[in-house]
Amino acid sequence: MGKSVTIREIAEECHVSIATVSRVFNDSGTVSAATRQRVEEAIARRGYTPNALARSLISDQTMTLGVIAPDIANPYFSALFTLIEQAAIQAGYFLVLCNTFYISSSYQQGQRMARTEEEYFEMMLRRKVDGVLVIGGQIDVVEMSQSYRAALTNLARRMPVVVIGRPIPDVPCVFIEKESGGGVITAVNYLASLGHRRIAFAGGEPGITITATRLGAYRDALAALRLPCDEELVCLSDYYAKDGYQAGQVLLARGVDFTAALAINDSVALGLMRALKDHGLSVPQDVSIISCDQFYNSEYLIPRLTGIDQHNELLGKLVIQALLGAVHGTSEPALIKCMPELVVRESCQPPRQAVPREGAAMPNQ
Amino acid sequence: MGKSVTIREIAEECHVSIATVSRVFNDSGTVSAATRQRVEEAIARRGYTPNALARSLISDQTMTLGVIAPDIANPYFSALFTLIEQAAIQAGYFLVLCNTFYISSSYQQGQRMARTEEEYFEMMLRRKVDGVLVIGGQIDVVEMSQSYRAALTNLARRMPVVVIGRPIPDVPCVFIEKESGGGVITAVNYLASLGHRRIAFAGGEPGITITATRLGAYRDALAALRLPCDEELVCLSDYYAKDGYQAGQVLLARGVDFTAALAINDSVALGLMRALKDHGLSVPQDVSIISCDQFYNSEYLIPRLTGIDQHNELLGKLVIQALLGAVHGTSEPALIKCMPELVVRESCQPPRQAVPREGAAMPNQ
DNA sequence: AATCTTTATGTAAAGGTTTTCATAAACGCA
DNA sequence: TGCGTTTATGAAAACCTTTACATAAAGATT
Repeated sequence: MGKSVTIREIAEECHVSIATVSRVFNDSGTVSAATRQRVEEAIARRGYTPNALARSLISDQTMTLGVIAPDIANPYFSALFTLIEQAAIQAGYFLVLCNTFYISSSYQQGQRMARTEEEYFEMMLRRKVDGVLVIGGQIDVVEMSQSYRAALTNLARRMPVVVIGRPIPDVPCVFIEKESGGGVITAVNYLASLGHRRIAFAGGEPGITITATRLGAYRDALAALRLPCDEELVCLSDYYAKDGYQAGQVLLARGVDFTAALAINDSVALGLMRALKDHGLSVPQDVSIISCDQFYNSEYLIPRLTGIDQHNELLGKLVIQALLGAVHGTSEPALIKCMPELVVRESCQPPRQAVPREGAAMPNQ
Repeated sequence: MGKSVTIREIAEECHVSIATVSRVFNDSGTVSAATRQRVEEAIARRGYTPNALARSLISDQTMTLGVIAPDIANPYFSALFTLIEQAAIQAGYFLVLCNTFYISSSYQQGQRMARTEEEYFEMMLRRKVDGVLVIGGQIDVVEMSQSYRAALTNLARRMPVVVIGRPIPDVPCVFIEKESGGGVITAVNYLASLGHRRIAFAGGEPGITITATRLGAYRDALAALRLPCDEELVCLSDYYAKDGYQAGQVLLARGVDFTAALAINDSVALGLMRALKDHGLSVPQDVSIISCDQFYNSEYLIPRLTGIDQHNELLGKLVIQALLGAVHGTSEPALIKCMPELVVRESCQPPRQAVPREGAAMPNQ
């Protein structure tokens, strides 16, 4: 496009030096009333607006933060992002959003849709962003690659970095960890207290910490209750509705006689419920469902979905605080944990076997 | 954070000029093998990475595009954004995402959460982004303010701008318009063909073009079919599940005897179905539902939601093409239209009155 | 009237890079 | 040996702004 108006042009037009124009625009230093007016008029007339690149070059800050996330189309991430953006904007920062599509089946299938996190780190460095937020992704891969670890360490040495995910020792970031296990244990105990004995687990990717943690907690809880924990009760895949649907089909095809199931998140729960319905089963009459990570519209689904609230609002606030703190140098590398909570709605009830009355007599359904 | 390594430091360390280092890094010009190796080692050892700000200052391009949208947490926008981001990244561009929260009840309620579009325009100008994409927002306000119009014109004169929304005459942007009316007419005709005569309309904000267009098409279609078009059949509010829920409550409280309803989008449809359920009504046995803008998981809901597909995938591709084209100077201000299509699933069936058989005999439910 | 202060403005450096132009050395060829 | 050509490298300008410092004029103080 056409070259834009520079401070020099305004200066020439007003027969003053560029320093004077700068003083007028930034209201710094002293300028006589007459000169000020002349310059202000020229600025308005020509539509002068300062070049942020030149400013950043001098001030050494870009008022920009990088956010690297697996997939913003995932409602969990988009809700979190919105929260963060609001706070960032209010603090005067802009956000550059980078999707890695790391946690998604398309990535697994080898379709390379975006850049890797390492590549994004390099770009953040070049662009001199004031700080970086990394949400999940490779950090949550159980067998994390050494090159990723090195890249993250390098980044964190050069600029403030906040990570939402599994903490890695000796990497100088602020780590924010979602404590998922506790919520899952609560959920399993709740299902057991309703009388369920065979509880399935659906969705999530093997090899990802979040899934591994939740799956581990599920097994621990079952073991503590002396309930069966067969491998055939577990079906992992990914994090979307289609994956829940597929998991449901697989579990049913296996002929597993579960009366309750944990879904890794709301989307998976949705797909799972759909698969059950297609198989002639009703929730919660035939099968009870709990989502391990509620983030959206759970209370409007039919039936209203019982789930674990990971307190994402709080998480969002912690993230912002940590990130802005790190940028301003007021927060140190640290580990912050968020505690989840079970929200009971309508998608669970005692199993038929344990309860003599018929499904037709059930309330609300 | 600590100052980063500059080209000058590498140059000094290798006893060469900065020009030589630049030549090595960018593989331009001629450099002797010995020097090249020495410099490359120093670059690797010190972890030199060029300052993109300085580069942009010279090259007059930032490889950054601005995206201004109402609310990325809305699945419609996040899906679109993901599409656009993939293409942008592949073309080497980064995206700065700005939420205005313009279309959202929180904005209406006067809570100022973000910047206005005008403010974002100014920021885009200052940051010298290579192009801007504006999705909806004030452009879709029926009574658009003059100051907004002026700001958009100013922006479009200075950099490439693509707008998804209502085209405004004499503003030099590429406008991409979603043709919503046609889909709504198809939907109404479909409901009428099933035998519905009293069809409600739920959700959307009054004063917004998308809502106005769809509402207008709804009224036109009803009029053409000589069906009733009472005001009490219409309940607007906003675009989220809570709004659909509320609209449902209002319609039911009014005692309106509708047998079918159009929801402005999937989220509203979800809330509306929940409200009906809470009132003891089933979809589709008692009320048929169609979403005017399907974007997510419609096929997993219970019942599977019939809706109008606005072909957002195609839209995304058009947007990317237009934006990159505008940035590279290969596309002119223009008007592009997308045609919608009705996708029939399970949420509609003939009304009880028109069909003698009982709800219990209905298939699939 | 001489000196000190304040006010207004300009000059120039700095920020990090790319790129054009200039220079110098090495090389090929008659 | 001398001249033209290629190869390797450096110097300096340009991009746009902010800011420290310098300068000059005007005003205040003795």
